[in-house]
Amino acid sequence: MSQRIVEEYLEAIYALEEMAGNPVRTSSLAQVLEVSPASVSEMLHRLSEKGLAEYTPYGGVSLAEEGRRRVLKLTRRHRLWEVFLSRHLGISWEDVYHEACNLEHTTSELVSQKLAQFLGNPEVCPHGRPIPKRSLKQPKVSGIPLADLEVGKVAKMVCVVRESNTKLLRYLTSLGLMPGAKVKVLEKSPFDGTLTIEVNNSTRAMGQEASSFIMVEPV
Amino acid sequence: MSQRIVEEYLEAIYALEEMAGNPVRTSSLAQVLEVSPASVSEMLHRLSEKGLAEYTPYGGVSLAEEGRRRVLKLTRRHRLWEVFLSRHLGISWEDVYHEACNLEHTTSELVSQKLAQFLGNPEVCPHGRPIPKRSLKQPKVSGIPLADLEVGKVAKMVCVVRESNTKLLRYLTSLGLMPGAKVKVLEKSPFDGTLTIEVNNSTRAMGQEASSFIMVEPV
DNA sequence: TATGATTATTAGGCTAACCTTATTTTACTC
DNA sequence: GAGTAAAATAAGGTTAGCCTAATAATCATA
Repeated sequence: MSQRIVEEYLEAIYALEEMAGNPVRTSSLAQVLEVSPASVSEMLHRLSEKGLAEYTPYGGVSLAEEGRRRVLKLTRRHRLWEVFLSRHLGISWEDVYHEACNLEHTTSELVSQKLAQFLGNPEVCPHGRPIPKRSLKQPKVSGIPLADLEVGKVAKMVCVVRESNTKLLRYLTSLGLMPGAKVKVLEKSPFDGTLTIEVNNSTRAMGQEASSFIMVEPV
Repeated sequence: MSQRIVEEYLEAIYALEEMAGNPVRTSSLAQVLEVSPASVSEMLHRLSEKGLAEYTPYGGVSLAEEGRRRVLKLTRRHRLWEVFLSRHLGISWEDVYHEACNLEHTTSELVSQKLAQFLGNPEVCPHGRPIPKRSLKQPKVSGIPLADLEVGKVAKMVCVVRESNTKLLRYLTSLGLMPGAKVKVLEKSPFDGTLTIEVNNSTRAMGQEASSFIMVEPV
């Protein structure tokens, strides 16, 4: 089993588990990883054997403790690189995710630790998502989806939870909607949840889906 | 052919070609890469087909233009990372080689370019070896092996050409022999070429082999 | 609770990468 | 030009990762 592939599986399981809150179905993994469900089944057996995942046939998978640790390590590396790439190399927040995806798999513990130190142990990545501590404790994300913010309320953007979506990020950039930005919901369509929001003194529309990917903290 | 493996072959060919100055023999590659000569033969055919190497059965290999470009790109990335790891993360010059080995294969053109800029387009790595330009022009190394320095002469160390050898680097560190250091040859054994040298006001012995890996420039 | 639809799993098999040993071929040297 | 060292081929093995097709389990609901 190539390290890289295993890590991609583990990360996918983690992400889906985090989103849904319950064991991940084979079909979701197959879709995300763009392989057949049969391939996923096979790999889950192997991950399970290696003690990385807890797999009940027909019952879905979740990460075992060891698998979770692996993913948190990767996430930490990933987001540390994002901070470096963004802050020091001037690479845009739309691009850092994909660059960091490559680097995370070839980063040693030593480099990871020194990098964190160099960056001043940042707490969040450029998309506002929390960076797991060295102890691998993952800080909780405070806040609610923008989609759930009540009409008339003002909130501060915390993070985007779909930072791999370059198009979405570009859209947010064009709106000036970045972590820390103030946003007010002026109107919410009862039909499909489309929002009318105010950011940086300008009024814009935002679809329901996009608004569910943005976490905000009411002020 | 996995990218990683191809790149390791190309780098090995490059390194051996550089050392010997003529086409590289299958057996040398087999030894360096720790695989059988038969495996090397097979891979050389493939590299040749892909236009990365020029391979004449029974006649050895050398890199084709495209292969050379790939290696110079990797070398550039490798040494840029070394500079970063050493200068900004404080990782010792004994360790940066191996860390950079991992990172070089997953570094995009964008990151490479931005990194160079961030570092101020350094000309040499922490071991004193030249960093290929963005145009992939490889600067020439001036200097001669310390082993060839005449007795009584003083010279300035330019670089180590076996920077992967952690033990050698540790030894040089203990001598205070780093790029830029002044070194004087006090004596050369006519029997086996062992040197007696003076560095930092202290007198030390150095074996022939080690001294052939150190490039110096007479002052 | 039986049944059809949905979802997963197994069975069986393919390809590609990378490697091996054993045998044959080439090239060099005296 | 014969012997030897080096290198190439031939033949084959293993493993990873994936696939399709066939089977089995689960679930929702009538």
